[in-house]
Amino acid sequence: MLTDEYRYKILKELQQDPDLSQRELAKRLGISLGKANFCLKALIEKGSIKADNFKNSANKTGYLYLLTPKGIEEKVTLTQRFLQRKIAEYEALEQEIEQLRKEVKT
Amino acid sequence: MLTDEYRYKILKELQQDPDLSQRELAKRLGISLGKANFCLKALIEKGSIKADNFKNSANKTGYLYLLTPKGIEEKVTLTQRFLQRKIAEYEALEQEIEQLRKEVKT
DNA sequence: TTGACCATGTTCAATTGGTGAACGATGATA
DNA sequence: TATCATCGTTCACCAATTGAACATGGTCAA
Repeated sequence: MLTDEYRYKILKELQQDPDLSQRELAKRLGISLGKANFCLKALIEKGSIKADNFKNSANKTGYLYLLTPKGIEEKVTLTQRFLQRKIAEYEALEQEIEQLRKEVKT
Repeated sequence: MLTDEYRYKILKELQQDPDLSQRELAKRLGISLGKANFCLKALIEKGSIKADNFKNSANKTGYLYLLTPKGIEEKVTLTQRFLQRKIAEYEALEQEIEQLRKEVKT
């Protein structure tokens, strides 16, 4: 349920934007609040993210979701793995597009 | 549940191979038998495919799933739409890969 | 201080989507 | 005829997802 893809995306979003509500995170990833909460908790459970209580200037309670050293390392690994996968997808798409073009001609 | 993607793929497979069992179709699309059955029925219901009873040389009962004129037309439309979508995905992947490469460098 | 907001994280009943074992039907085969 | 294989169909079961509802705590005006 917590796939590599979401692990990667969550770590990426939070690394560049640690003060992100779960609702905003969910919206950016295109998933539900419940799922975002579940995935986030799993990452905290495994020690990739630490949730620091903090008080914002604006009307907020919330946490600061900070990547731990382990989380940073994990993100590097995931990024590389993700890159490999994306390249493979890219090449597969090239062929698929070529085949579709042939079909359109007919 | 019956997405454009599966509509396209089913029409494509059956056009080039009308004597296809639902099990074989499911295997080719990477979906379950139940789902293949559901999608196929929907396409028959909408008049894109006609199921002709036929007797095969090999040990089979089965149907011949033939594209109707409407189904052929639909497949053309779907192919073009699918192509557009794939090109968009392709371009999105280009950018995503580029961004991942930058991240890997860091 | 009090009370009325507002944004946040958390929960969980309900829905959805997908699965594949089981079933009945129908030819082929010995 | 009896057995076997394959077919389409069904549906109880499971997993994943959703988002309304709730509890908490900060802010701000009265």
